[in-house]
Amino acid sequence: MTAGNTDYNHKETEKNWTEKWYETDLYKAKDFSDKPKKYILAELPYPSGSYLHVGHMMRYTVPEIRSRYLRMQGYNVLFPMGWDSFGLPAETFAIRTNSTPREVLDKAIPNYKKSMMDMGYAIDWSREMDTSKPETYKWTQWMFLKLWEADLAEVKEMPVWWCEELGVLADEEVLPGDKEGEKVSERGGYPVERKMFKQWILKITDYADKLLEDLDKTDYTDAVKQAQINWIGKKEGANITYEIETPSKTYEKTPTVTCFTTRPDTNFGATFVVLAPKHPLVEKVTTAEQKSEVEKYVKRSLAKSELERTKAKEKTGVFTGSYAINPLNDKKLPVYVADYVMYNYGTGAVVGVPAHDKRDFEFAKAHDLEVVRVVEDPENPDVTEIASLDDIFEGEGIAINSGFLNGLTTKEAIEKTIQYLEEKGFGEKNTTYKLRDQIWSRQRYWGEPIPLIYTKDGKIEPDYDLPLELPELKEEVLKDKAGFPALSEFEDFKKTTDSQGNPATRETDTMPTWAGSNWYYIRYIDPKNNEAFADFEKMKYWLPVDEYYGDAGHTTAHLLYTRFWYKFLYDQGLVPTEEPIKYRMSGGLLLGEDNRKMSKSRPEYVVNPKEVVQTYGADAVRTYLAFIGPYDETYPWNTEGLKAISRFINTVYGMKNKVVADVNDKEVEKAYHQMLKNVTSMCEDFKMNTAVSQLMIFVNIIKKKKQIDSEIWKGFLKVLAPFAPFVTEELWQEVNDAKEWSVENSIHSQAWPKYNEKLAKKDSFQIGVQVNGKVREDIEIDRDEPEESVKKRVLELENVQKYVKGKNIKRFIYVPNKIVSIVVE
RNA sequence: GGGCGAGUGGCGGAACUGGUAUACGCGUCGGUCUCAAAAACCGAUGGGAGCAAUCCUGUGAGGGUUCGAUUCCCUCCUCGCCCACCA
Repeated sequence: MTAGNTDYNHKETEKNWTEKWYETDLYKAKDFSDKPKKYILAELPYPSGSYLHVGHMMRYTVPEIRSRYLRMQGYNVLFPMGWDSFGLPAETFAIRTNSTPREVLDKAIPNYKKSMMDMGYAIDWSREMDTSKPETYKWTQWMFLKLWEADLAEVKEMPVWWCEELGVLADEEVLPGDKEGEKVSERGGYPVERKMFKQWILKITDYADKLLEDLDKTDYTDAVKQAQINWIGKKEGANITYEIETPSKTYEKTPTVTCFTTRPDTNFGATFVVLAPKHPLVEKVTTAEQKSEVEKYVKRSLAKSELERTKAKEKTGVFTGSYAINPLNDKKLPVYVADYVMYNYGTGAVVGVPAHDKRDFEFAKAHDLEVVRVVEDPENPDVTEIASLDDIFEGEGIAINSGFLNGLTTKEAIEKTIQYLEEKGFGEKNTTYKLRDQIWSRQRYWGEPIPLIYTKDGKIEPDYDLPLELPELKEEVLKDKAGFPALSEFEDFKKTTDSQGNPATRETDTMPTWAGSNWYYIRYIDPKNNEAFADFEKMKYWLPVDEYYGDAGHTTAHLLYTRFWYKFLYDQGLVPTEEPIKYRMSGGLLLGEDNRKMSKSRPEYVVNPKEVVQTYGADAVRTYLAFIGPYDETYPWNTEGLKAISRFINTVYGMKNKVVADVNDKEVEKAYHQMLKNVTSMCEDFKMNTAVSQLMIFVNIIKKKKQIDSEIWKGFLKVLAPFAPFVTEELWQEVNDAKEWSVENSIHSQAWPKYNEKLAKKDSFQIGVQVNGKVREDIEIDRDEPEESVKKRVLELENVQKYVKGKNIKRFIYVPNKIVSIVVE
């Protein structure tokens, strides 16, 4: 062993190993290995800017450490990475820099890849995948056509935020403007208005029940499952149909309104009906006298965003002049239009039962409507008057004032009402879901073109000549535009011929940003396949994903859509398993040093990832991110903490000169096996923060020693390797005196060391001695020391004597290796 | 309003199925080195009383179960995330 320099030069070392590792495909995941597989997936980033964001680093580092741990445990591990590159940000950035989205990405992606390599991420780069490349989106388009053929994609008229410059925007992309009631786009600040628009939607609602039931087939945590259940929001109840009477109007056929309710048993207490402003009946049932007021109201409420409607405190609404007839008791219920009722949920019409629903009560109070109590609260049977919101009873009780339902429990009454309604043809049992169909089109350039063709006679045909590529951007189309032109402005693209050779037009909508992210993880399995989105046998080997790590905000919607898309493919026989992802873990947030979200408005608190990697080294940054706290929690960045880890790495490096063969040190040997045991179980449980602390405890012991046994040193390096891959590779090569590096002799190809259970166990314990519940003394005991021996020694202790002397010992409790507890009178 | 989760030193956080609360790290204080400072290294460090042994007190608040509660039960408060006039 040569006594080398003990000052660690991370820059040189990291550069050297980065080149060697990635040139030799050290982290390649082999298809069809004999080893058991693990597919560890981290959400793919949207590549923007010049370097991986520090938040991404926090999101990726810990799962990556786990993937390294599993590889050393003998698994064939797939840890891939790709680019979620379609979408508005690339367009906006391109406009700002006077280039095209592709050009922007061709600069950003290599930067991102380079930064991930700087971090030493054990990524199989041969599987790199980019959602905006034609060879990838060919299959996104192909899958869309399959959905369309299965009637799961359809066109609907929908209100959307429309911006002349940017096209259709999502709710969260729209901000209030400077003027009252004005709306502007989040990017660019262009004016935005509400407009009805033809949109493609995916009918995820057809899969609602399956998505619910099959949660049992996953290992998601209860929190994740609950989030999915809530998002789907399945509710059972009844649809009740009311005939509408409009004074001064005659119809050929009496109009009816259908309302969904989860509590049909309360219908004797109905005193009004409310239509959503967008409900088609509004126009039909409004009387001449009410017309102008209703129209004004509808117009005003359509201009509001969901958010504004939600925030509204008062229950506004306008009477239409018509009445609905309650089939249960022939009562006339005035029909209102009000924006607290949403068109998208249920039937878009609500029957108001103000005595048993807080919102209905507020509406009734605001509009001076009758309140009739029809359920008795078993806990407060005396409350009959309903004076305030606090008197509203929404629970289950006994039916009163309800004709043939009187005396029944809520459950019985619900059943009897439905039975009655169905017999008489007034309504039927029904189930609704909160889950909404997914809007699947954007009127923008930078997305997957929807490969459908409109024939001359109005039919829709699929275009299987895929990929259907985006037309090239030319100077002419770009001129005088604040944003990129929508596809509809590319005349050459639009014009095509149908299957009969007749002139036809193409659909010019593109798919939303999340199209590719619905299935990207399948593509990693076989990214270069041009015959299929992935080879079935390979999918059978790798799927499902074992562990999926990502943003907490994606735990519900993204995961649900991913499952939906996959379940559809499964029903088509195209993928091998029912569920795509076994387990999901979402990461917390990394805050700035000031304990607030990192924001461009406070640049002094935004961590510059490139700088910290260069200053302190990737090993230090990695280990720091693992040490800082549990993966799913939020915590602030702390540069002092990073410096400490950097010192730790240096300390480790400096110890190499003390390494010699055959050192007999029982203390170190024991500490090593204990450390190994603890780190192993902590890596299993994904507790990388405490694993690092175990490594520190061990280093604190060996750094005091004059000599370190080379075998223990090697074992320690292997355990540290997933956290700090660079320095451990350097030290590993040196301790093994390797002449030349190879994939086989890399520390990252080594097996995880095994601990000796006997040595990992403690021989003795410091345990507390309690007298009447208070710790009075410590005593050192042997492992599993018998009670008699412990008792004898304990009672001799001076400080125990003090409290026990002259008193009657009622109980003597001894929990081996844990505690002694004495109870005296 | 609903769902989920969390409240532990000055700070990030440990604590297995109830068993010595505060591991590990930061910060702070003291020391070594230095003309000095920084860096590095060594030591101390929940709060209060005491020269000390030691005692009191302490895991958001209050109560309960227990020999023993950060952990289990009840009531309340605060914060975070997701969803939300969802009938």
